[in-house]
Amino acid sequence: MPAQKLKKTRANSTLSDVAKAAGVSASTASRALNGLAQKYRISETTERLVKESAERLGFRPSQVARSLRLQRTGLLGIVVPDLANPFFSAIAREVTVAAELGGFSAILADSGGSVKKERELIDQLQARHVESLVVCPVGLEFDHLAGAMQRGLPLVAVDRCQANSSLVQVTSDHLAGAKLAMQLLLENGHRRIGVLQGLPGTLPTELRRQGVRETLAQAGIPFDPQLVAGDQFSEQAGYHSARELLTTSPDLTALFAMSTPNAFGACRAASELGLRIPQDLSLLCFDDVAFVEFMKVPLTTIAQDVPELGRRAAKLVTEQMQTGNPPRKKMHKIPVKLMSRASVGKVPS
Amino acid sequence: MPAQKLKKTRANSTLSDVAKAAGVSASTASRALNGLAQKYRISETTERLVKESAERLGFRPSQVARSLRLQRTGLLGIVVPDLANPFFSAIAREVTVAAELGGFSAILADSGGSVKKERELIDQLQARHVESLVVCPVGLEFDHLAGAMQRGLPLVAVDRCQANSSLVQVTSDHLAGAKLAMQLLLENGHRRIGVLQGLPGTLPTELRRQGVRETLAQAGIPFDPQLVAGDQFSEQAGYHSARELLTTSPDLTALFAMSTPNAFGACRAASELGLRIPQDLSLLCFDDVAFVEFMKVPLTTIAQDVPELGRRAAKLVTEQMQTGNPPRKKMHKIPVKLMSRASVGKVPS
DNA sequence: GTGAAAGCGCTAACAA
DNA sequence: TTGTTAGCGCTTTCAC
Repeated sequence: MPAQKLKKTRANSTLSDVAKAAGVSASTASRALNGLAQKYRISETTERLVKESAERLGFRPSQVARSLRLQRTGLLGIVVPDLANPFFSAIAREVTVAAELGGFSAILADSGGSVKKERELIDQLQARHVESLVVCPVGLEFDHLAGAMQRGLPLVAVDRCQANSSLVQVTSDHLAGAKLAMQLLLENGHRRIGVLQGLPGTLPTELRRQGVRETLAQAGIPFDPQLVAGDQFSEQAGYHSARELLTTSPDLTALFAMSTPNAFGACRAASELGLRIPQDLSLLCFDDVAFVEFMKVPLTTIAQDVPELGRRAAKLVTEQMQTGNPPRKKMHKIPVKLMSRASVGKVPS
Repeated sequence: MPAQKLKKTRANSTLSDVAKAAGVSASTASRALNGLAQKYRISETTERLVKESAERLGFRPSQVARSLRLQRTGLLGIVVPDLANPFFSAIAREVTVAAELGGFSAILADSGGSVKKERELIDQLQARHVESLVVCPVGLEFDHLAGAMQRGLPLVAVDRCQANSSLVQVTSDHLAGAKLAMQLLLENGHRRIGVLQGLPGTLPTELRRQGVRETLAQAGIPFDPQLVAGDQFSEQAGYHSARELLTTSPDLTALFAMSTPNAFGACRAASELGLRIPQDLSLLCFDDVAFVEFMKVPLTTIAQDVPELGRRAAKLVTEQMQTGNPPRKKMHKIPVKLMSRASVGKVPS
């Protein structure tokens, strides 16, 4: 611990200070302050005396000592890849609020998108004896999560899940979302559709791609892997992949972006290439943010219910803590919704 | 603590388990594991033996016990009014990352904009013996912050500060920002300028209003309090105040919004009233978000350096922990920047 | 080179 | 109705 050398926390007054001030033993003081006066038939005088002394000394029971004694920390851990990303901060918020409601405090950690950091953080959190863990994994490795779970730690993974896993997971219905998106494009007559994808190897990306393929297959349209580009959820990546697709395949009439930033990048590329949306190019993206309504061309999106992802995760860890067992149902899919706006139009005939 | 009744944390293997497995005493095991083998001249054999045993048992030293013994928790607290707000989550992120870098873990708490909740949370965090505290106060009361500081807790307040306070504070240069905004509008010939303000009584709002008044005064333009409306930083509030101002004072040619959501609300109101931006109405707002570039009319903004607010706060608490003293300089102003885009135009002549 | 013992602040069995 | 005692898991004197 690099924090080693620093100055120690100023000592507060302790329970025994209070006891001394009130002229009673530590146990009596403890009982009086914890509302056990009834149960132990402590005299009203004593109780009041103790409480007054505590008040006067500004006594705050040390949660550290309490945790050690009770073997319960009242701590819940959250790990996200990037707290500055509204998607993750919304999840973090819901979990934090739920935790506070349940009398827990939330330790929040930012893995910065690195699996290595994620491992370290999860280790640290276990050392701190968090009583449960909500993690939005970077999404490429899961053994450390499984490990923590096997040690008996209630854990739920959110968003970037793992297929066929014993982990408790909650994520949006990416498959259905991608199908919804593609169906809308097909209904509007589009046949050559480009896909701007996110981080490959993560379940959201893979499932969405599967949705694309299945919808095309059902419509009897061959899937052209040439029309898929990109490897990140960022604006930059969206821009470059869009430019690439639009120049190598000028017959494209629509673009399906896997994230809002990807779509913004696509907008930029389109405007540089002199393509108007939706007249020359339809655009549709996964994820919905408040701002898209105010865009030049309001974006049609597949909206995830982000707060619900967080709430469900919180509910699942809470239940595990209460029952002591992981839920029977492992994979929790949260429905998505098509938000139809102006960026998708009929294919130019 | 409502969390009382739940199941206790599964016990991990402890130091004495490791010691037993290695056939040494707890003290030796502790020293070997903490890299004090040199200092205590522990034999290499013993050291390796201990480390192997620890490894084999999956030993993770209990931070709880450690904290109690060392009187140091390695915990830092962060309190924000709304983690779902990108402004605060960006700050939280910077502080969290800085904390992790310094070997600390961050406990994050969401006050939901309630002073009462804020008080409770700060109490809880002190009971948990956080070693320092970064808080984005709701902004209307500060005594509990001053109190925590006087107990010797390194504390810095971010954003919603208090004038003439002994608190260590970091906030944007709201006054300069508002002046920048007003100057731009004046340069473009605007004389009747409406102001959509945020939560009254908070320093950001008050300072920005002051900036408005001073700039007008300097230009010899009378300040008309009728042209100020609003009481929140939300889209709703912006919409209603904008409608109100634009209908009661149809001679307005520009609107200065104190937040991005306020500005979005104003956009909605303007479009409903058939006012085009910037031809009929110029619009300018405080705060810059990535999205404004993609708006129908890209917004001219006063950009706060939000990450820097967080980083500076983190630096200030860290220094306080190291030196044990609050910094001499109390108020830290972070510069703002004018981002000129399309939403401000010449006044129609 | 290593161990025994004390103690961080609290709670809970047991005793009175 | 209250006090004594032990112990949560760890570090650190002090002793050998």
